[in-house]
Amino acid sequence: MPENLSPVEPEDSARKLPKTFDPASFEGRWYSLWESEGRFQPNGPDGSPRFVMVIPPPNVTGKLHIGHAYGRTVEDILARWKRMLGLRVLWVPGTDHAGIATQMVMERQLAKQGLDRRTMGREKFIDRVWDWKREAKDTIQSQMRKLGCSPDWTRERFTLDPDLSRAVRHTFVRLYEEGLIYRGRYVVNWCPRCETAVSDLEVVHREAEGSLYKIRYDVAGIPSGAVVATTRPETMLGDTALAIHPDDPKTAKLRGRTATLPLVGREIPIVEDAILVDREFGTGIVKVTPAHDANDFAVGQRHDLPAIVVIGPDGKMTAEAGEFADLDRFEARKRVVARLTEENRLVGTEAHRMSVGHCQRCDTVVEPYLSEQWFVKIQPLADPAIRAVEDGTVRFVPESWTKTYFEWMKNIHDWCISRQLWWGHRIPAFTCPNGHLTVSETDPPECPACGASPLVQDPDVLDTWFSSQLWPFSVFGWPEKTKDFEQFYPTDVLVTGYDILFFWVARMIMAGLHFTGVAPFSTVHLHGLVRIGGEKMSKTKGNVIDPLEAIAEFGADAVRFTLASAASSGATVSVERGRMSGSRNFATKVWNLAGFALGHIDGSPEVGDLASRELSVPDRWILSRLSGAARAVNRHLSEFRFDEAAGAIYSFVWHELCDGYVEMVKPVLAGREGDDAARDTARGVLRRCLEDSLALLHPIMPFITEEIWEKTTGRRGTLIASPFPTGEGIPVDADSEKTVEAVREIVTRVRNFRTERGAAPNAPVSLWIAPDSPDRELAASLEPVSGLLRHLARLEDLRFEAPPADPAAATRDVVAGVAVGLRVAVAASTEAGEKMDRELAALDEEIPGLRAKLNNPAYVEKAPPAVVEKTRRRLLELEKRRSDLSAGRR
RNA sequence: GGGGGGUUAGCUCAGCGGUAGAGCGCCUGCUUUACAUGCAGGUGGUCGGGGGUUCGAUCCCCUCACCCCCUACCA
Repeated sequence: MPENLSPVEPEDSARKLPKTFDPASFEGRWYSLWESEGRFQPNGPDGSPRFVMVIPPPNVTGKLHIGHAYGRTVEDILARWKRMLGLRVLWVPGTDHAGIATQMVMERQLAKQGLDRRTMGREKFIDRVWDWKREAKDTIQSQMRKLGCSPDWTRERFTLDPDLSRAVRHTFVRLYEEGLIYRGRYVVNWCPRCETAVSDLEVVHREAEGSLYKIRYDVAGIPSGAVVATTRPETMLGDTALAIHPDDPKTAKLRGRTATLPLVGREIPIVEDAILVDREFGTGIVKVTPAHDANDFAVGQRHDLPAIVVIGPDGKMTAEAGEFADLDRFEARKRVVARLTEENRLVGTEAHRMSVGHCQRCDTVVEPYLSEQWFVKIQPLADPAIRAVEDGTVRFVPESWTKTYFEWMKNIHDWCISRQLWWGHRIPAFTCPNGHLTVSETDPPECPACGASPLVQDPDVLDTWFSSQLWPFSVFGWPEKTKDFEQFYPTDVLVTGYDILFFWVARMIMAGLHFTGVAPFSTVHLHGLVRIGGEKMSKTKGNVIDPLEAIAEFGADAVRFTLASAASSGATVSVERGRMSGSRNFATKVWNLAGFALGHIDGSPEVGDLASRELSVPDRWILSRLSGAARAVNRHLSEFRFDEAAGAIYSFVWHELCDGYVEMVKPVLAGREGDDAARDTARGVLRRCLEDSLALLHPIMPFITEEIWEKTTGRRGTLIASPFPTGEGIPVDADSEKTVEAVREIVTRVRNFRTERGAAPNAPVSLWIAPDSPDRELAASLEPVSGLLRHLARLEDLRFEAPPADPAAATRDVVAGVAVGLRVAVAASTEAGEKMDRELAALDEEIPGLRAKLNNPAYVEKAPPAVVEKTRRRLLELEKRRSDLSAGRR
């Protein structure tokens, strides 16, 4: 007998589910088992259909927050789902060295111990960071394990691993040789606290109230001089020109003259520049500081102006700043303004709001700074990446990000990739004593140009994102032609937050296309950012949710379910504690359902193929609903709608299986109703529903489902590798669905009826179902399920005949197209009377509207017939209800 | 300056051309033998304001208001 058909052993006490649901008691056990059995590694033969993802490698700066947990949960749901669908799944885990971020964290740590990296030296410092990195990596790994993530840990990677570093050097050299990497002196974004250059993307702009200072410069021969406007008066010390618009009559008299720089006394030319100068702004005269403003730098290039650096890399004024030397730049601003005032050169000051750039990492105001840096010429890389999205090679989900992507890609600027940091990939550029520059994959022993040695390597490191952009292929050992690269590249889906669309996703597309010739993935799922109760998480607000704490309190499955339910297509993912407990309750519900089901199905005979058995209406109904749920879950997962998928399985399990089917078949299972065959069938259906529900739920709630699976199937740890229900092969039965829905509505009506009458929940009620109902067929279909109605509604009497006409004998109503009569041995209370009056009033409002609608020829002609028919029926029901109600109210 | 998103029940959010939904909260019942982390029922919404298109709009178009995000070299 094949294993999967063997009857369940009744005497096995391990099949009993503990009374209380305690996730902590089994989560770790299952994880270890899965991992030790290699469940996370790609299964199946080489070349079989596969599904590959790489993790967005978290920074080794600390531990994961709930936002990471969200993204990883989404990935794990996909991985587990695809695995159960029979694909050869590989999910590659790993971490990112995160140059600037990690170095900053490390420096802070050292500062607490009174240490400084400069006094330590580069090597020692880096050793310390490696220690830190190992710790952080372990923390991250253990967090992901707790969460139940199923990446292939045997393939874990780190961006500074030797082979990934080789990929970095390889690509740097290749781009350099292709002329796509160049070195030069330009004005870049500089963080004076981190003392490094940063890219445009690493600058966060914020609006701030500033001042616009108007300063008068003397101009020989022009008594009124030249008044310039600036928000940064301290930079005037580095002015090497004034600029005017060539076509501006207002400033024409300044043409060809020179001005005297106040406080400094330097004579500077007045140049004409149509690009820089906006005639409408300020005075139409602009001070030009080539060393401290990117625009001014360009003017300097155009007009061959010198660049004088007056603010140093540490944010303090340089010796060039004369009397202001060594002052902090903001202090210098005040002092310059004070001195200008003294010298009567400050013509005016006005409030001016402006956008100020801050360092993404440390929030220090970024300084435009002239320095030698390495850049990637980006346009040649961007063009193919734009095309790949245009032609659908790469698809964004949600699709709306496509436009954002194009917007940025089409206005992209060269990328400054050098960082004056220690933690990262050192730039593979070497200079010989004679000044020859060599860029090389391996450290050259001597200068290839002149043979001189020793060569000195560029002290700078690369922007972290330079290595991250290679991640989807460097993790597979590229540029070596490894087996993994052949088998698993390109990947299928990339899941990440939209906040790194430009930082990472766009650059991966560019790099992937350029270096490997193919896009690194076909689908990018950009998800929203987690917010707690509508607010951004922040430690100061104290609304941070620690994933581990949440797991300890609610269980990993509940946390995962909450995150999946919170997913939406929007830009924010709102997570609340209330949701967590709701999910925990759901897990408990599943647990208790399983406990109940086990009590009935355990030891029951194998029922075999359900299709061959005589199924009751409830059986057919729940199987049909199961089929619908399975289809819905698959559809939603394929559309990355994890909220919808979670909702579909939730409402099926709770509201249909538990509240519906289980309640319907209790008498059958207990042997109070039906024969043994019916009972066995119900057991089989219950088993099928439970097991399929576990499977459907497994990608979202892996632990509890595996735990219960073992008890119901007797197979240990196999749910993870079991087929995912697709709904195919389970009969869909619209008639049974309709009948049961009607039963449920009528049952609700009976319960309401008791409440209306102020009767006890078990007060005897008589129910009439009129054969002559608006939906006669449906009414007739209720007769075979009369037992169901009696049981669920706790009826004293049920007749399939027209209810008595006398309102005192029965209250009449139409429910789901079925005309019913109700009677309870309790007189209508005043409360009930009031309620009826309210309903009557509501009917009086709705009925005329429906009549008007149907009397409108345009409506009847143009609306779809089904809609019109629905309206007609509705009107009929309401009118009937109204007449019965008013009869009841005398 | 450009671009995008949002405004739906007390809260957090789904829905998006045919009579408004979920979870949580709140109210009322309930020892209905899986589950009080439960069961049953209920309360609660001029779907931001104003126009338009349509037989019909929360959903499409225009406009206004208020939020949010991204992007940008305007001194």
